[in-house]
Amino acid sequence: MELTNRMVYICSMFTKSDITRQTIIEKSAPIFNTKGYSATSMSDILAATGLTKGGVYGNFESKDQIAIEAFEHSISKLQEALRFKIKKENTAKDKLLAILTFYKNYSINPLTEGGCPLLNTAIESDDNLPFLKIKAQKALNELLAGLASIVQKGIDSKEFKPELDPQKEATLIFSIIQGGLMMSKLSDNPKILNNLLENLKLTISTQYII
Amino acid sequence: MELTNRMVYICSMFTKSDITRQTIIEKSAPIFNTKGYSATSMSDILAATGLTKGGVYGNFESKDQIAIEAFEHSISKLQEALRFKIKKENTAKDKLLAILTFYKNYSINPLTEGGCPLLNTAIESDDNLPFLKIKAQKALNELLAGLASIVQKGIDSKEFKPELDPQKEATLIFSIIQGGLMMSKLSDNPKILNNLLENLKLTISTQYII
DNA sequence: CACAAAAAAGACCGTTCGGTATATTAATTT
DNA sequence: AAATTAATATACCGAACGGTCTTTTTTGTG
Repeated sequence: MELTNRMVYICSMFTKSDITRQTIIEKSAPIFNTKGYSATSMSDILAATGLTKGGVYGNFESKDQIAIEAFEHSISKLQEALRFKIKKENTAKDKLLAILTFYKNYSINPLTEGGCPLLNTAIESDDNLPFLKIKAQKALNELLAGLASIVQKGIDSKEFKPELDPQKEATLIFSIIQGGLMMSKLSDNPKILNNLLENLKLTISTQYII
Repeated sequence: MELTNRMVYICSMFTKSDITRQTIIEKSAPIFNTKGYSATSMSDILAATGLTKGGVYGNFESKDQIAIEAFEHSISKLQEALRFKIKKENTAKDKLLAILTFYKNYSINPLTEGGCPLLNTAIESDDNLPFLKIKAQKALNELLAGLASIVQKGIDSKEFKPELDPQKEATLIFSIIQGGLMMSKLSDNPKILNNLLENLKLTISTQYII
């Protein structure tokens, strides 16, 4: 019996359409993240995927839907990379330091071309693109919750001072990372962010620990 | 002798064209700051100013040029407002606290509609709009230098600890403000930024002071 | 191999884009 | 008041926009 493409798709639980969809998402994600939603045109996506309008609109109902799924793809990559780094460490302190190390040189070497998808999408969407804003809100909440849970874990394990407010520290750490990222990217100077990260590491090592 | 419009313009050192130019800048600045450069169309500007293409293109060579001057207008407003707050205080500590107070509720009550023009423009321009990026770079350098000079002043006057690194503290303060602004704006929750500002005030009052 | 279904290609749609060229109006000078 | 200049209005341009529709190709099935 001959081996058809369909069999391969079924074997891998993906149809051809699923694979095309995924290609569109993966190829368009860095474009949206670099140029932004408004400046990214369907023709950019056609060029990046090598598809024509039929191929794209056969799998997505609109540019908006592609942008949503491209953002979710970029964010998922970020979250998974962070989880991977966190999982490898045992103490709360080491987990936090691993997160900060993850962001080292992020302005010149981001996970997705164009920088931090949350930062980019938050700024572009907050006034005018509600369908993207709600996705960015969700991502922010999850990232902050992840940070806070590590701090809480450190408190619970008597590693960190009990008077620390996990949510407060999470927002502090994240604001410094995001603000530093913006400044480093704008200045073409990774040191701005890197110095902030080093400061943060020092703060954690000296202020958080009991 | 009759009083002509020209006389009024000359008396005030402005030609009619100068006034139209200024109107275009002032009306378009909040649009660019809210929607972004790419999502702002010339027809948006025509609608906001009540002019037609002749009136606009007779005074500006391109949309880019309007965007540049609109950004510079928004930034100048910000810088002047900050200078005004700073000037009223005498000590370095009070100057820093005044800056932080200035940003209180900024996410819901910004000086220019749409939020912080530096943050917005930095994120949109850094990969694709070099003509705006260089303006944002300049603004960032000036704002950081202003913050650093206050810290330096505090050191020089024996108000702050001499081991403080002014540039480092300036980037730290600014990253927290900008990162906090992003989070508050995205979450529609001014408290995120406000809490960060309060933390910063406490840090300055307890860690900076000799 | 024939047929059916899925997927992609490509022509086409109305609208809007930034920008230009010319006509018209308003203001100033002589 | 006539002539000149400055300023704005308006019609128009080609290109690009997001999206639709029909045709063609690819793929899977009996």
